[in-house]
Amino acid sequence: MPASYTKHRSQTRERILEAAESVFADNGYHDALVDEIGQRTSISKGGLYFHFPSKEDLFFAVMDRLADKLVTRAEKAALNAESPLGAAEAAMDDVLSTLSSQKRLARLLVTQGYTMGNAFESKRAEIFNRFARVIGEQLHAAKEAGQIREKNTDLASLVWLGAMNEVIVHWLFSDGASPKDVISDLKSLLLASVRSADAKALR
Amino acid sequence: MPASYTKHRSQTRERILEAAESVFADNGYHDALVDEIGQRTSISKGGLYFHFPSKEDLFFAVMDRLADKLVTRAEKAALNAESPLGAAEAAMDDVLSTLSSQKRLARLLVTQGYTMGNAFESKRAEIFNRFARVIGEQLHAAKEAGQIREKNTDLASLVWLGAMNEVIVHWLFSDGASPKDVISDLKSLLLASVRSADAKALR
DNA sequence: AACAACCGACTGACTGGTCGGTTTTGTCCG
DNA sequence: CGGACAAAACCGACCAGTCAGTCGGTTGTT
Repeated sequence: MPASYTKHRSQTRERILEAAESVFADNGYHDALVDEIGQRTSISKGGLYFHFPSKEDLFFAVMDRLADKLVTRAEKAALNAESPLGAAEAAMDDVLSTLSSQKRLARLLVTQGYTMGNAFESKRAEIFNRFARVIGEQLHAAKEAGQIREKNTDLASLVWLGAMNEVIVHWLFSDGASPKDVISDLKSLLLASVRSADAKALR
Repeated sequence: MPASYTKHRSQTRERILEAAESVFADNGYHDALVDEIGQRTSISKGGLYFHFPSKEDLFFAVMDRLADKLVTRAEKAALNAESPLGAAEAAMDDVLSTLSSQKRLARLLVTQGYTMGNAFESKRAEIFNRFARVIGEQLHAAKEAGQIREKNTDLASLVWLGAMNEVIVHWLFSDGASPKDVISDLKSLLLASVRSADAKALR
């Protein structure tokens, strides 16, 4: 196996990954056609399958590459901070700004790759918005009642919902603790995120 | 059109929805076969298509029904609270405990229905865990440094990640504000969720 | 010669949806 | 009451489109 083989080989792999990222971002995994990746690469289907054993493997390779890029960036951003909490803040900041400017990639990374089509996303949004509204109305009332420091109650309800969602997902797929075992910790975290300094007692 | 027709009709619809929920929960949308819903209902495929125009419509009907149940429960739970903030807390509590005891439904509602198979969920978990770790390490260090009140830094990192994720998803699918426009509000929310009372300045 | 890289027509499994036909249910009238 | 009629409800074999993956063959490189 001559050296120049492997050099050219990894170039081609990269070309494929690039095109695949684009196709997956445009269509989501299910509706992305291997043939289209072929077209954009000018590599035939057979050629593609010489480099990657399956569509699924190719997809995972794309996602890993994407995550690598983002994590590396975030870690670098964290290095410049002067305190650990500042570092966490900087990492969050970096990821959010990066994704802000690349909607297609954000979609791919966060959901689209794992889902199937816009109708499904819309339904997901619709249902989650219902939940957000239930929380949001209470938070809004709490603001009126002066129980709350935070003025942006819509954002706060998104944060609460997202936190709950993530706890559940983590429990489902990374054998994290059962939600009911973290409820009390989660409560104190989320209440602290919005509560005004002087409001001590609750209920 | 006799009255008794429509009565029986909605009974059958309900039977189908019940079975469909189960099949979708077991397999996710993509791998759920219409024929299997038929089997569990003892209604033929043709019969199914008499009640629902398509597999997708059936799925959405299942999800709506599920969301209805949960939202109703949560709203009822909120009624018993004595303050708005307490109500928000109660709603969160209720949803989390309910889903805790019904893993299959939690899966269906939160992700499975919209995704395609376990390999994909695992990859999602893997990548999200990487991000959680980046944040988690900083939060842990911040705890050591006394910048933080919260001891459960693993949970806190999940909360941060979930919040970020939800903000992005909302931006993508409900034309919410761009993440970069809410970064500063988001920061103050999340920092407040963990910061110790005496740590004022940052960076 | 030997092997990597690539080609692309083809296959085969899969499965949502259809449709002509059958059974069941309720209604009307003599 | 009963039997004729219509509409609803249901049946299930079949169709038709889709695509990931294959494979025998070709080209290029060392």
